[in-house]
Amino acid sequence: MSLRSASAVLDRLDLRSTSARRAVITAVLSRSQPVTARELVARLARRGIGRATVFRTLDLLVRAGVLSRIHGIEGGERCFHYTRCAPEHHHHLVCRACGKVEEIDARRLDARLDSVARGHGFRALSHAVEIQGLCQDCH
Amino acid sequence: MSLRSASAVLDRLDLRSTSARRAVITAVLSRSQPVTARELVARLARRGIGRATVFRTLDLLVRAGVLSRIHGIEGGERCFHYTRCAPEHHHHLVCRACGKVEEIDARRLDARLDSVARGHGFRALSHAVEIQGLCQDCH
DNA sequence: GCGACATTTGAGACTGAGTATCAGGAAGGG
DNA sequence: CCCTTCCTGATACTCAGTCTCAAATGTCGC
Ligand SMILES: [Zn+2]
Ligand SMILES: [Zn+2]
Ligand SMILES: [Zn+2]
Ligand SMILES: [Zn+2]
Repeated sequence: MSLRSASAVLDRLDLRSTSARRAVITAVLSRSQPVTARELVARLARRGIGRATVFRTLDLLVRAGVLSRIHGIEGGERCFHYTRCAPEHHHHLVCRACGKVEEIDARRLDARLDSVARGHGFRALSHAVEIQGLCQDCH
Repeated sequence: MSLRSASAVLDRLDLRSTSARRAVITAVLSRSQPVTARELVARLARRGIGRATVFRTLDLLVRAGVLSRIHGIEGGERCFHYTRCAPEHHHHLVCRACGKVEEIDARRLDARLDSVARGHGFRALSHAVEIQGLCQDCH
């Protein structure tokens, strides 16, 4: 359950354990805060890791459910942020001041969303919830 | 309250009523479905209206609260869609098959979101909800 | 109507995130 | 080791959105 080491992640996903991938995974998992692709690209470029590899690896991890990709608050809504995250859910509280992100564990919210969709004749396949505001420390 | 005519919108916003602006506003307001910036740019280019003007005008309208900008389902999450929309709310049901978007009027959902945020020590400033799925016609 | 003036416009160059390509390089099974 | 397969990074590319600036246009007082 740990997935703390990069190799463990790669092992679990049946991907070759290359040094580039390990570096990307370590870089992103070592952060408790979400990181932008840009920052990762810049940081890893110094170690000779190419832009494409960073994006490819992040993509793999998002698709495998290890990371979650959320909308950052950097310069409008442009760039994505990546963070370690439970795969099935995309519910976040984002602090506008310090950028801290907390996951919401709200099954009741999920149920409510599904019922709202059903009420409109939709079959819900996925949903995303993002609440922006101020965290306790930043009030 | 109508804001049905482009000139009325411009008048209300204290902006010069130019033919380019009227065309952009008419184009976007005549749709009940959200439109991508790309499509508007393409369509209006045929009338000699430049890319920059389209973006500028959409921006003005979003900031003035006449339009709402939502994340489309076109090729990942790349491009924005614009639609006439109550400014304070961003709750949408998006059909993955036909692209239809319905607005959710869910004050109860709002209240629930606020209370979730409060439960985490956050003061909620805004929130966004997007449910993706299949609409009645596309099941 | 007309002219002065500020605002707006559109062509085109630019930015920056993300993608496609592909020859060379590394991983891993035998 | 060796061979096959998968991975990598350099590079070029795409494409949404922004910036710039000279030319065009709306507004308003006359
Ligand atoms: Zn959920
Ligand atoms: Zn904070
Ligand atoms: Zn709401
Ligand atoms: Zn549909």
